Amino acid sequence: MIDLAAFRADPEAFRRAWTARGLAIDVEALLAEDARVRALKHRAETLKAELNAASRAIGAAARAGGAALEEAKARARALGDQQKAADDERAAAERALHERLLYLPNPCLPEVPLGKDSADNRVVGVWGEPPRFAFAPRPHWELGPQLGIMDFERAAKLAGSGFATLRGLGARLSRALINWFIDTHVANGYTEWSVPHLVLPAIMQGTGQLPKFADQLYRCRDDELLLIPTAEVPLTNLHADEILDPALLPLRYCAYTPCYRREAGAAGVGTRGLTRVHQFDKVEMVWFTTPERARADLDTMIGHATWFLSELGLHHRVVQLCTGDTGFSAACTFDLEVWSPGTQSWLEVSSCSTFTDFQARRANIRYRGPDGKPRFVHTLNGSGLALPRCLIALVETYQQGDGSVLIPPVLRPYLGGCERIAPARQG
RNA sequence: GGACAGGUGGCAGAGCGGUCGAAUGCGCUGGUUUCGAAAACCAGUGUACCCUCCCGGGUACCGUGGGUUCGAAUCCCACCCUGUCCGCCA
Repeated sequence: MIDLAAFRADPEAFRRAWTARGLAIDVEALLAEDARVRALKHRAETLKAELNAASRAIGAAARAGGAALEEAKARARALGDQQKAADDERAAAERALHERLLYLPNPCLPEVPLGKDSADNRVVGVWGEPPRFAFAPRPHWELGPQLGIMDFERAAKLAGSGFATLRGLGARLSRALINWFIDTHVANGYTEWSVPHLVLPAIMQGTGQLPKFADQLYRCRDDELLLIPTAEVPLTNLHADEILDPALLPLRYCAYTPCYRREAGAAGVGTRGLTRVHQFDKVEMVWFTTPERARADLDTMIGHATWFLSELGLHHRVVQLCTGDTGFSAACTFDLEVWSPGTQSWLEVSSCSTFTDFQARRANIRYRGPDGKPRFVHTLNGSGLALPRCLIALVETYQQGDGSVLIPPVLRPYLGGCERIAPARQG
């Protein structure tokens, strides 16, 4: 949620920011609506003050015992009707404005490159080189089933299209990565959480998934609960409606959760195998920090995420998203992309963003500033990392001519020393 | 799921329908005292929005939402949450 006072002070800055995102927001109408709400509020509150005074007078008169008591009550009643009407009008206008604000995206930071879509994103760093093969590298959706570590057909039997199963060393490899990620985060000072995978609508609103992106969420038919699309949602909202002790900042949290996404409208595009599925595992990092250090903290977080890819020896790059490609709640986003030799393309395995105070306003997450007054925190989050695409890159990068796949040395301790995945007898 | 009990300020804990944003205690902050500390004493100590040049003023918030009333922390209804017991269950 944007800061209405800031908007009022410099509406043109917001207009520019929204234009950069490719949105034409009627700034004048918004200003007018804001002014109207405040006028209605003032009127309702003034009437309420009069009514309160009248009521107090009646209380005093009743104790004193006066003849004019009934007349005073009648006057108060009339005033009350008037006040009630004014207050209803005020409430309706406030609700409408608030609802409208929920649909306005976060302005991007000035450093974010202007652009329309992903074609305008800026590559800011590349690590390594694409692996070379003495044979034609195959995609994971061929390698996986052949090695007996992925099974897409049976997943479709269970849940329809867009799901995957991992089998044997595939499942174990995924679990090894999760453990390695979390162990590393904890060593880096993150606190690990285990959180609900089902949350209330208000929680989804706090991080910005609702109300605008309801069609991307799985919902329960008989309960007011939604499946999380990322651990960002429960982790960030852990501190909703709280005032944090500044001595604790920055708070660094991480969690492993499955992520559930309907992917409405994404059918057909890069959806083979594990590339884009309705349910996938992810380890997520979430920071609560101060406005002053948020941007620097984002770089630190990106460093934490890229470190894994380097350790795994996977060719990867860092991309700064342009204004048109930056997500609704984010102010600045860097994607980490890993190279898929099997498809000769980049796969996003992490997205690290600062949300400035946008989520903090929605979720009401504050801390005590130097003056002792509550201020909104800045929230950051990033994948660290998303599992399926790491598996894709690992399998495709380390595939051998004989169809086996080598395990990078860093992961071997998490796999009981296993160095290689060879085709296994399947049942 | 059923039966009880309860949800009040950072915590504990009062609160006859009117002067309650709310007693009291603790905690916290500042001060006095002290060589210093403790103790004691004094003062202060919620959040949000609105009006105002300042001083200051107004409104709202006692789980949430409705209702009754001139007036609700106090009465009524619904819901949510917590605790205890029962049932069911990994």
